[in-house]
Amino acid sequence: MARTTGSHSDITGPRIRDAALRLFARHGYAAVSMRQIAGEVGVQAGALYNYIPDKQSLLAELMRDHMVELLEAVPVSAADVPLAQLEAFVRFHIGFHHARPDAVFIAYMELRNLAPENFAEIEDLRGRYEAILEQILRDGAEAGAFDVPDPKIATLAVIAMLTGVTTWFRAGGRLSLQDVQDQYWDMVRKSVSA
Amino acid sequence: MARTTGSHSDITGPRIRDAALRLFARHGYAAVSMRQIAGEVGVQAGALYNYIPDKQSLLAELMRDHMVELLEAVPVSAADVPLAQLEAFVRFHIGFHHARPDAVFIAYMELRNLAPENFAEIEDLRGRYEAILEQILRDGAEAGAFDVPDPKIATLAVIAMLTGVTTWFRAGGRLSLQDVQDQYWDMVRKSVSA
DNA sequence: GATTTATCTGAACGGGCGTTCAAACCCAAG
DNA sequence: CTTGGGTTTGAACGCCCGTTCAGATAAATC
Repeated sequence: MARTTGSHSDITGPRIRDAALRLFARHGYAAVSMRQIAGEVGVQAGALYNYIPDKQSLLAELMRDHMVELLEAVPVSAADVPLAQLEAFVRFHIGFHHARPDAVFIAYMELRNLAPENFAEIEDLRGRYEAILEQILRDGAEAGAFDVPDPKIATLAVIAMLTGVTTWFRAGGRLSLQDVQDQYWDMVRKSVSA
Repeated sequence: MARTTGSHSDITGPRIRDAALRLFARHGYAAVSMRQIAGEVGVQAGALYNYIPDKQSLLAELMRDHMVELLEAVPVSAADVPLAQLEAFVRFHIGFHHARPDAVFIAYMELRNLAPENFAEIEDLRGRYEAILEQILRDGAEAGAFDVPDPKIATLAVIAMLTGVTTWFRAGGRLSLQDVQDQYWDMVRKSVSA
């Protein structure tokens, strides 16, 4: 068995995913060709197929990895009161998404380019993430800490608001990430308060 | 001069825009071919070029029309107090966007597929719309009616939250448009309140 | 009924697409 | 130094792309 240690595969594989992530985010899945991705990696198009079955699977893998990472990183501390849980969620969401603008962009924009079975899988993962916030709001509402007539709507409203940050916020500008987190937390806190 | 009254052009033209709007929203600009659009209209691809210079101009026109319509319809009543202006804006935004899900989808997702000069134009229109909300928030903050440390951020937060409605709300479901407007207005009002 | 002209067809253009695959390459192992 | 297999090339496949345009079509005017 030759070429196990000095193999390029553990280098080329990640580089393909990196290039695809950046290009898909910048130009959109449908507008990016396999030859463009290969060009970024410094390889011919045919070589990509040693690492991925096809273009569709590449997109699905990028989105799945992002969603799984998101679900593994989201803080769930049932010990805290709902208000503290909500604050942690808000600050986490902004911070996590800010660190991965390309993946966020793809995860929200390329859903329509997923084959049905991949779409269902990604939607399931997204649903699980939203369920975490919804549970926090529901707990807080039952405890009387929040005034939220419909936790499902409030969940979607809060997530839409928070995710919007990635469309305009860039580090090094007028505001720090901390500033943004502070102000969004303030707005969210008030919007669900009794 | 023949073929002026019975001409097809006043029928085919709008049908091309309708078909393109629907297809671009459903599959994305890059994934839709001119032949698909022509097929929906019931015409050959070449005939499209009697009505549009090229595919890019078609996209730009759809987005421009939507933004212009939005700017013409947004209520600006300087006579009202900021709180009433804000309520009118929130209800208008949800209602207007709900009535045009395809146009909204395109206006937010296809910016990256615009040629630079078209992009600049659309961004300018969007900026004018955001400026209207920002002014309301600024006025309210100065008058002491709102507690909004940074009106620019608050503007983006509110618009992101409101626009999110179009991604999930469909008439005939559990909630009426009125219900949604009521709950969103409640959240927005609280989020900017002192 | 002849004319005019807006509208549309249908074929063609050059080019890029996703994907496949035999052959070449290169390097660790023996 | 030979071998074997992981990795890459480069050409090819059939197909679809946006756009153009000469010619056919059809309806309003004279």
